[in-house]
Amino acid sequence: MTSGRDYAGPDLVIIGSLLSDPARVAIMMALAGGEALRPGELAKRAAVAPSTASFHLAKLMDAGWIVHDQQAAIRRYKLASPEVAEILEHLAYVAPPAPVSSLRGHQAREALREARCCYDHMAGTLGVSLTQALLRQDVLRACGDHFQLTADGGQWLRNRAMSLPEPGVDKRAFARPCLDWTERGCHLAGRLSAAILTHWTEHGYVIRPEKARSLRVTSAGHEQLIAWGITKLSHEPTAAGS
Amino acid sequence: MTSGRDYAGPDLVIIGSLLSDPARVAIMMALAGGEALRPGELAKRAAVAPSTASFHLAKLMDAGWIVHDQQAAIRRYKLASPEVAEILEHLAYVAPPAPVSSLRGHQAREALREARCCYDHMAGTLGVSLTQALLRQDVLRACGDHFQLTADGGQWLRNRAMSLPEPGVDKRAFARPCLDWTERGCHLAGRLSAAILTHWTEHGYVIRPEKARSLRVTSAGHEQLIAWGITKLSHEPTAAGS
DNA sequence: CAGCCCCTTCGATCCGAGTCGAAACTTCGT
DNA sequence: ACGAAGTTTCGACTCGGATCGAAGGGGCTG
Repeated sequence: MTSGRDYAGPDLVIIGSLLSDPARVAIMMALAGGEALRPGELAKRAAVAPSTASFHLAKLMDAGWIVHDQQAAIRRYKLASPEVAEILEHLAYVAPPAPVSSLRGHQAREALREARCCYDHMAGTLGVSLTQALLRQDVLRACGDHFQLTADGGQWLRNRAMSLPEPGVDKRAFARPCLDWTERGCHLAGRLSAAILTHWTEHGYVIRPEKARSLRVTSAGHEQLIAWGITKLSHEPTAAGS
Repeated sequence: MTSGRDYAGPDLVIIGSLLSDPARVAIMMALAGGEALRPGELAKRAAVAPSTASFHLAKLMDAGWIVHDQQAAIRRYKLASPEVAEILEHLAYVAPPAPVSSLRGHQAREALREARCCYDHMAGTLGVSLTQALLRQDVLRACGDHFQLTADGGQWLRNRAMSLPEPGVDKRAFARPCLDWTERGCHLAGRLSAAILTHWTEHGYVIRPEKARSLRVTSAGHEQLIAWGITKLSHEPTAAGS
C-alpha cells in the first residue's frame, strides 16, 4: 500500500554513484595496485584537471574507499584497505570488458591478465595458478569461505624459504579466496598471500613495474614457479619483454 | 606519456551508471526475488511514473540484466539469469546498509536477514545455516570455488526425500558458494540449491509471500530444519507472524 | 465491435553532477 | 626568507540524464 520504495536491504546506489564516473573509476583502478599516489599523478591517470581530481578524491574519502597518509606533508592517497581492492576485483569480475582500441591497450590488458597486483597480493593467471597449486598439493584446504593451512602446509612453505605471517596481529584473514576476473577463478587473498608477494618481490622473483599494476616474472621467478608446482603460466620470460 | 586514461581492465562505469539511479536499483531489487513482474508493478515499487519505469527497463534490457517473456502478450520482466541475482548479492555484500527510518522498514529488513529468496534459492540466515549444515555433515565438500557432492551426500539427500537435480542439462553449476550480505557468510547457489527451495516450497516447509523477497518458515518447516541439522535460525514460527 | 486499461514512445523540462579556471593556501627547495 | 610547484577551495558553466505528461498503439473484456 505504501507506494514509496521501501526496500530494506543494502544501498547499492552509493556504490553505483561512485562508480558511475569514468574519472573516479580511473582513480580507483590506479590505486588498486596498492601503490600510494599523489593527487597530480592521479589527475594525469584520470585525464582530468587537478581540481577535478581533488573533487573526486574528496568524494572517495567521504565514502571511506581511500585514505591518505596523515603524517607525511605530501599527501599520498591509497586504498583504505585490502578489502576495497577485493571489492574492485569482485566488480571487475562481473563487468563487461572495456573496449580496447589501441595496440598499447591490448598489450596492457594481456599483461594484466597474466599477472598483476591486487593491492598487496598476486592476481591474474599467476595468482589463480598459485592458488590452484597450493590446493592441489594440499598446502591449503578450502574450509567454508576461507582457506586453512594444513598440518604439512606450514613445513611445505618453510621448505621454500617462506616465513609464515604471524596470525591475529590484526583482524585480517589469513587466507581467503578472492574472485579473479581474469580466468573466472579465484586467487588467494589475505595475509598469507601478501606475505608470498613480499617474499617473491624481495627475492626478485617478480618485479612491479612503475606506473602499472602488472607484474613481471623474472627468469629466477620462473624457476621458483616450478618449485611451487605452478605450471599454467603461458609466457616464458623472454616472451614477456616488449 | 599518453595522458589519457588507458586502463585496460573491465569497464566498471557501465555497472556504476546502471546502479547510480535509485529507481533502477529498486527495480532490480524487486526482481531479485526471482519473480517476473509487470511494468506497472515495477513502477509502483520504484515510485516512478510508468513511462519512467519503461525508460529504465529499456536500459536494463540493453545491458542484458533483465529479460521479458517473449511469448506472452503481457510482458513480464525478470532477471536475465541466476548469475545476475548473485551479482546483486555480491554488490549488496559490499554496500553500506540503507538507512531505515520506519518501523515497517525495520521489520522488512529483519525478515530479509532471516530468510529470503535469491532468484530461485534460499539466502539470509536460513541459506547460510543450510550451507554450513551441509558442509558440517559432509554432504557437500568445498572444492576450489565450488561444492562437490560427497559419496554419502547423495544418499543423505535422498533420505530426506530430495530428488537430485540431473547434472549437465544446461551450463549452470551444480553447487557453488554465493556471498551473502546478511551474515558475511556464503549461502548455497546453483542447481542443487534451487532444487532444495523447490522441494521445500512444494512440501510447505517455506512460503513465499506475495510482493516480498522474504521467506516464511512454517512449523512443518522448523521440524524439517532439525532433520537437516540446521539449528541456527533464531525465530520460532509463532514469533515470525506479524 | 467498442471501450477500457496498460504499456511504450516522444517531447520538453529540470535538476544534479562533473568540469575547469582563478585564487588562496601549504610545503619544499634554494 | 623568498620563490616555485603542487594542492585545495570556490564560483560559474555546461551537459547528460532522470522525470513526467501527452499521445499513440495493442490486447483483453464486455
